[in-house]
Amino acid sequence: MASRKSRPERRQEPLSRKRIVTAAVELLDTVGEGGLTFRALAERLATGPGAIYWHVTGKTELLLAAIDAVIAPTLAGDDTGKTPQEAIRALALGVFDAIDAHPWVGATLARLPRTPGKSPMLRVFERIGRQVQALRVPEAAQFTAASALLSYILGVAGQNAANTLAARANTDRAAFLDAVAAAWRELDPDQYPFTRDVAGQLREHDDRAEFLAGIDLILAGITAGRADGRTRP
Amino acid sequence: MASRKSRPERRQEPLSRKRIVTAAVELLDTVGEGGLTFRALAERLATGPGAIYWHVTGKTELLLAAIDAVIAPTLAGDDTGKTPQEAIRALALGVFDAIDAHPWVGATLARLPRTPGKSPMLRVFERIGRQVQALRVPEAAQFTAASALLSYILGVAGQNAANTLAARANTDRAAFLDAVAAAWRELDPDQYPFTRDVAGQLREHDDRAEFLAGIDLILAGITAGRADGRTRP
DNA sequence: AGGCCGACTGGAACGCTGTTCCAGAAGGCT
DNA sequence: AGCCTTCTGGAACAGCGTTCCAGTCGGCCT
Repeated sequence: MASRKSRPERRQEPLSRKRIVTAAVELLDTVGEGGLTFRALAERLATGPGAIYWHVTGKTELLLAAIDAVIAPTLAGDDTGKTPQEAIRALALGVFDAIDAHPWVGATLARLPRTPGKSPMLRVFERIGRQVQALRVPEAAQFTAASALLSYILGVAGQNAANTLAARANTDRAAFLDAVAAAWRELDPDQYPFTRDVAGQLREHDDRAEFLAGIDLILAGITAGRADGRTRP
Repeated sequence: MASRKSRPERRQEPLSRKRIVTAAVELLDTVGEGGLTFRALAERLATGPGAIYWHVTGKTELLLAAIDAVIAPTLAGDDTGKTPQEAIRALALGVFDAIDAHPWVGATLARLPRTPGKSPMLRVFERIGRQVQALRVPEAAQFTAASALLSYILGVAGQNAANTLAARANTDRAAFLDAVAAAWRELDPDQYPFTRDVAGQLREHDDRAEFLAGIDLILAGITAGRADGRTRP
């Protein structure tokens, strides 16, 4: 056995960048953003903190890699046979769900230093942009349209992730929404008339549907503006 | 003098919550998000870290208060005499500019735990909502419309803040944009055709105008949906 | 076969953080 | 005068990201 190239295996399973990133994602998912610690990671991998630095330059790169690993499946989808609107909706929902399933992505994306070309979101931007082109948006407005969509997606997903984290702190999501609605209803009627009015809608609202409605709003605005260049005077 | 109520003044200027928050904002503005340290704050206030905790429960509350202090001026504006669209645009621009001038707000908002009724953005939400009502949006859609607008505002402002920080790391903003555009143009033509196409627009694009265009997009979507359910064919 | 050398490991240590603790100073009240 | 609440600020603690380095291991060269 061990023909010419026996398994290197100086341990059951050698440390590798992939194994580290996988463990990091698991850690982030189970104990949250603050739970990712080089010491906790080292313990989970049965090694010391120093060994990790051989494969990864630091925490920033590790977080970027973790985000990439979590977003990547979304980008594997196929757009052929869909209208641009459908493709954008599907892509947006994919990102939304990914961030909802891994709430730490939202907060981390906002905090991380942006290296020019290396943002994990560049691939998402590209995919959105192609569909914007397919929508026959004038060239000069393409950047604006794609940026607006991406910013909206990241904004809502981030907001939603923060709420998910807050709700997770409480035991129940429904109970959490009830608590917020109750808090809203007890606001000063003079200062917060609108918020009090819509407190009821909060209780039974669907984050995903809300999100998609916003996407449709923007898509409507894009296509409306495409027709004649600007909105009503 | 010092009639009946002489100034307490057990030191030149007694420590107070307001003084602490002011110093915190200055620190955040000058040295960035990571520069706000209880020790640095204590040194700037000529005291020790322990004293700060008498006036402020912890770093989270301090950050929330700092955000509030920075956003508050924006909410002092008067909406009378404006159309709802104008009022929303002015409010959105105010928040955008505030976050642009204090980039740490963007990242901090995404990271902070949401206490149900106490988010610093609740007042912004309220102000937007009132204008949404003034736009005669159907009641059932008001929450959606206001949420979409707020999420977009926070999303773009957050993105923009991250870029501002990245650009600030480099010496020059123009040079930074050039670097990004150059990086985009060198991407794989098969994988990133759209991003390469719009790289040129990045160089001379105006973040504020871009942002406002997105607001108008959403407003167009909202009002288009209101009028008759769809735009002209 | 023997020796060497780069790849890789993991534990100790450094400087920093948020937070807690507590001895004590400072003024108002009885 | 004495107390008592409010407020101060320095010391101490646990934990963080990161660096350092003595050591181990496998494969290659002679």
